[in-house]
Amino acid sequence: MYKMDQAACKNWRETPLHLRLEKLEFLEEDDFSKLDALLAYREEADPGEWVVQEDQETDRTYVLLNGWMFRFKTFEDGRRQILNFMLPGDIIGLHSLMLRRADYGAEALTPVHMAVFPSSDLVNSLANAPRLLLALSWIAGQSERLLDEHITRVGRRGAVERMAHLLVELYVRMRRIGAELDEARALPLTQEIMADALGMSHVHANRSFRTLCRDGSVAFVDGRPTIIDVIKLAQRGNFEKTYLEQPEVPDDVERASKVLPGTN
Amino acid sequence: MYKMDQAACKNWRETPLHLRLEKLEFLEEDDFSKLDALLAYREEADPGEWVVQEDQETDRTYVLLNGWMFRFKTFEDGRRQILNFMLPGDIIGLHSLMLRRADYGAEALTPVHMAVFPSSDLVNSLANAPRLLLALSWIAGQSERLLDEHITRVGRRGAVERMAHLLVELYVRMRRIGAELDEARALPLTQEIMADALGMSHVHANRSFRTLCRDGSVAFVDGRPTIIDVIKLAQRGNFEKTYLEQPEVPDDVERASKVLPGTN
DNA sequence: CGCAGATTTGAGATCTGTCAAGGGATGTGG
DNA sequence: CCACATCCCTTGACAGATCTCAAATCTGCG
Repeated sequence: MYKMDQAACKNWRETPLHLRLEKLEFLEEDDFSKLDALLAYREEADPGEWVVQEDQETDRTYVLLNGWMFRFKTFEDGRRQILNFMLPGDIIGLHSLMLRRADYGAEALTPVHMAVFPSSDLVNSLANAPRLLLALSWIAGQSERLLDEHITRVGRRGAVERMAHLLVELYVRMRRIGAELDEARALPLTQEIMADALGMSHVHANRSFRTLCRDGSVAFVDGRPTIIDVIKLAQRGNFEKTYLEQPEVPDDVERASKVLPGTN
Repeated sequence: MYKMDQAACKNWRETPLHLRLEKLEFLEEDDFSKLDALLAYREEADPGEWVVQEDQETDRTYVLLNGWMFRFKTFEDGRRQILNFMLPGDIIGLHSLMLRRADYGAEALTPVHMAVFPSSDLVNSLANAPRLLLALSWIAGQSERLLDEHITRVGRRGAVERMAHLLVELYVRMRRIGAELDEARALPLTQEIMADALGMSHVHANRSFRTLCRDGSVAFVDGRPTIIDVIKLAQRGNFEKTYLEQPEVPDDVERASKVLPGTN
């Protein structure tokens, strides 16, 4: 799903973001055409490339079409904390809409394709597409939940549990956007990346990962951390099924949204 | 500032949220009157009272007018992680707009006054007040930055540094919403609350706090953790000045916002 | 006074970080 | 093809940080 070639997603409505938004029944044809206008311009980046510089002033919003990225913060002394992973269909810098400085960096983890537009464009589209903005706030709400969970993971889970929990989350998110089993199981992560995400040293990340390997829930395949037994991994990580279930849109919101004015 | 009595803030535009939004120059009289309509209904809660139940289905949005609250997650085995602290002017459940279930709880830390409205009301108001929605997304962006910082704090800072950093953040946020020095210095926290926020045991929270006491940067006054020397505390916490500076609204967004349609 | 909740301290067990070294895969240039 | 560099994974040993358990102290309150 997220592997579609560039040509395919450049030409029509096949981006993961589209697929995600199609679940919102109140969106109309008109909203999608406005979205298309926003997503017209595309950029690419290679692994390790910085898309957003830390502390850089920016007014750009990115929609990840293909590949993985992550947001992070670094300290002067070299410490780094990864804030979250961005998968196809995720949006970076929605809030940069109103905040001039990005106090985080964003880096490509794999080769990526992105749609890019200046935040002020969003403001303009927004004027006559309130339903679209609602849809974007839905996306934003989902990623804020992920931040909540990440705080809990880093703050209150032991090292092995923490790693298991993260891997399951990534697996579930990949599956949710339509990735095949094999794609969702083989994660494009190094142990150092996992360590920086989980707030531990890379040495300890290795020990934790090896523990999971001995349990038979994960393994290294072709140089990638790979999930072998999701059930076992989820148990090891105390992963709650309810978390990350496809969020539904409440009926009243659905109803209220349908009467929002369109273009005309 | 956040100590205003209920009568005062019930009758006119003196809530911390109003004061915060007044900094957005593109908002017009009309937007504020729509906001007033949303904020008409008020509720109160006592310390320890749960305002949002974990995993409860909810369609309500809260605007904190007065006092402190926090959001949290708990585990079956009793572990608890505090996700963030809400100060006057903060909004709880903006994203519950589109997500039915709250996967966190929210609890009053002091006696609180809140404005409450059903999320669907927001959708309705939003239809003809795009500027107001922009303003709310500005608020949402700010609190998302706080989550980022909290992840970094919990993931990559040592115990003493972590505590110092949190205390300075709370102090700065209080000052930013207009609290007097004495109000901002005396924090309504117990050591157990700090421990749960910082992802450490309450025993270790005590040891870390005592260390800060010996440094002369904090003390216990009238049963409250109290900041004695902010400068020293900020140094101990590697607190960066740039972080939490009053975010400005980019010029182009400001310009684009001004031409958004008003009521009629 | 006596209770409940919060802080404080000590001691030992456990977890995690740091330092150091080695191995394996991949890619490049000679 | 080899030598070499680089990047990542792996392991051991030890130091340091943090947790748990347990008990003592303090404080506000009825």
